[in-house]
Amino acid sequence: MLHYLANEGSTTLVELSHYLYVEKPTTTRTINRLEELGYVEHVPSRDKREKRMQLTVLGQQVYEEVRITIDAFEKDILTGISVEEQQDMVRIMQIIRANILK
Amino acid sequence: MLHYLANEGSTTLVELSHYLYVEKPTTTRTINRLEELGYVEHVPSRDKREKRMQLTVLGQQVYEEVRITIDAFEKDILTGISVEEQQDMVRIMQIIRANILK
DNA sequence: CCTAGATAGTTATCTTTGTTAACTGTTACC
DNA sequence: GGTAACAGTTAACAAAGATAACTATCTAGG
Repeated sequence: MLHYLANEGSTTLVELSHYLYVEKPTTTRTINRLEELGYVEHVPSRDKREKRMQLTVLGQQVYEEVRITIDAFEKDILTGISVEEQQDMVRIMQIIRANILK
Repeated sequence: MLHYLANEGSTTLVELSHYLYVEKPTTTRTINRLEELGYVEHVPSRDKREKRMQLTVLGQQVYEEVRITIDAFEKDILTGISVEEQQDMVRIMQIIRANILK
């Protein structure tokens, strides 16, 4: 979620639910917790139905820190696996996902 | 779990926990539910601490049926992915797991 | 042989993440 | 203006994971 917000700038819950392939209550719960933690905040939106959120300054900082940690972890667990193999993995998993979603 | 029991013949909870990489309470709960469903039963064991289980006749039947369903599903979601690619996936995921467990 | 430590498994409790169903408030379209 | 659709919320449930604490049993060493 932090990643999505860092990349997209802001998002609505329904948009985030679509991206994450989960139902809206799941997104509601998690985005509310990020809000409680001070990582995300409301953004004004024309559509009063919408709850548009963006990262706070704290959220951006936490995201950068977490990214470093996760990048190191991924580098570690991918030791011995070539970049080409990693790309193959991603490509194949995308095919599997597409097949599941048919 | 059914797969393991079908292949191994019988198992103890601690053995199954190791194989599944979960803590013993998780295995206890699930094996008890399989027992309630009539899919597994006790096997006499010298070590009274142990709870050695095997598939019942019903469990074997259910396992065969489920296997057919799952094999078809896997065949479906692996459409467009060669056997070699599948083998690469398994191999790479085994490396990742080994790296995680280090 | 007895005891202490280790082992196998159980139980209670908690957490997390997912869901469905039902709901409220808002928007858009006819 | 009314209705259907949409965005989001809430309650309740389920599943699967964990930890901590416990009991019963086994094993090894003194």
